[in-house]
Amino acid sequence: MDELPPPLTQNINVPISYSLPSPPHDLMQTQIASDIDWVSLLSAGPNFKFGNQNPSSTSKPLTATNGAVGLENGSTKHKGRVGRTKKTIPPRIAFHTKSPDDILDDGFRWRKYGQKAVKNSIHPRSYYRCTHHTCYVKKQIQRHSKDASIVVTTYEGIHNHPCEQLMESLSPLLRQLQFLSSF
DNA sequence: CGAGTTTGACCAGCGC
DNA sequence: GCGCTGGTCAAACTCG
Repeated sequence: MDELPPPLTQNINVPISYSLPSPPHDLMQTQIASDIDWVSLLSAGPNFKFGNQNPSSTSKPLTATNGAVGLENGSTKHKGRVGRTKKTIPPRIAFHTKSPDDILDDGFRWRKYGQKAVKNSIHPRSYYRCTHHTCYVKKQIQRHSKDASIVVTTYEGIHNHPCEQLMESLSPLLRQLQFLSSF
């Protein structure tokens, strides 16, 4: 994922129907850049939702078990992910976003679980997981190797819960509706 | 004190 | 089989 996707024909402003609840930057110019699914996304039209292509991917990660093994000194030390199998590729969408900020405020809460230097890039790749306890969506964030002003954000999986930020902003309205509907 | 981040280590997959 | 690389874990640390 080092190269920009071939001849991107368009810049798009991500509408809310694309499940990016709040474009982090005004008139954010976002290019669909997934090396995997960007063609299907482009062809899917405005009703496309991330991950709709494969609803089964809301299931748990392939293997969540970790090996913690005893060391000779008596301490325990994890041995990384055990039993990892050849993984079926979940729906992945990547964006090229021109932004000084690495992290797009997409309305969901993310917890960083790793950072890694990647080959052919001076910029490290950061790994994030959705903090929602039943949600296993992941995203990777990396600056483009050739243009540091471009942030490549890759989403993997589907959120199985509403956007918290959106719900927060809607909650006063919902309360008002509930109140009014009680009459 | 809980939630989130940093970071070094570990593991699987892949190419040679 | 070996080395490289990407992805993940979890202890230690930071922050509010």
